[in-house]
Amino acid sequence: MCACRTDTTEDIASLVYQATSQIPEGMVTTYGDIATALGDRVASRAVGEILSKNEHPLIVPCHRVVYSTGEVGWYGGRDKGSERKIELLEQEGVHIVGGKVQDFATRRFRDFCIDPVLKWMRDEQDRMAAQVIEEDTFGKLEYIAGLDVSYEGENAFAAIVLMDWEHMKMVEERTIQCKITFPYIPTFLSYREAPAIRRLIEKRPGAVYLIDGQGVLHPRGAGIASRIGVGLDIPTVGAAKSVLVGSVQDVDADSSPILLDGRIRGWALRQGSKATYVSVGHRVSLDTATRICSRALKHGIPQPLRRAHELANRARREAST
DNA sequence: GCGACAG
DNA sequence: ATCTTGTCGC
Ligand SMILES: [Mg+2]
Repeated sequence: MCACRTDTTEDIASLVYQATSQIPEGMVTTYGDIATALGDRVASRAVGEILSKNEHPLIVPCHRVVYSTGEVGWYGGRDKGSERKIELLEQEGVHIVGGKVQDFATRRFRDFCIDPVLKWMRDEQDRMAAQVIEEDTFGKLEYIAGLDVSYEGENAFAAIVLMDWEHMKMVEERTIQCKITFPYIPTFLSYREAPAIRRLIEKRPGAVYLIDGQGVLHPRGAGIASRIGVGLDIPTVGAAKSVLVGSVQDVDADSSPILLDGRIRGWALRQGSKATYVSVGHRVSLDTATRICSRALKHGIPQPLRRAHELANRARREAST
């Protein structure tokens, strides 16, 4: 057992390195085991990405982290294969037979002592979800805004585009640049993008904010749109380019309900090959959220979101010039 | 090779 | 999300 809990939100990467450093010589673990120690196995790929950038290969023994199948996996770059990794493990008494760890089950170390931050985040998501209001609690609709983020490594460019609801004309646009170190982990997107997005929002009466990602159409009902909505107490809509949870009833229809736990929790809006998956963020009914996105839809994407996406990309390209 | 868990 | 030539579709 272990009861470590960091006082501040520690960087995920340093927790991964902490865990990796706890693997004893002669033992191995998996990316999923480290993710589980972080609090959620869905982070396994993020763990792999972090370890692939390990700058101290022998001090932080990432060669002791293998696939859940027992396969060794690559080391020192995908192009370099697993030769070196096998060599290091053999030196430590871990035998590799047919590309797999021999006696994998007994060699497997899982007794990590790191702060399970993702568990605390899940708890927070549960609390957020309980605060979501799925009704229209804003005045007359005057504006819709779209928000998105573009990346160049840890350099992030967030953009907002505000449009007039009646004439669907652009009213305002703005971008910011910032560093984002929190990795992309499915179901935890808001911890990566919400801080940047929040900085762009100045509460404007009559505005509904469309956010690139899910609202309540999330395993815990706390997608990025809901988290931002509840956090800032503003009307938000989740408008995603793909599905996270739930099933689209009619995949071919221009408009189809998305069911989750036997209830309609979202709508799929399609234009040709492109689709937008709409769900309530906060303080908006599903009906209103869907109407807003439908009317603003262009090329399968609500216009303010499409423009915010383009704007964020433009800001990124212009910055690297 | 398939299926795939937002960005 | 990004890596990226030529390709595909409206
Ligand atoms: Mg995005």
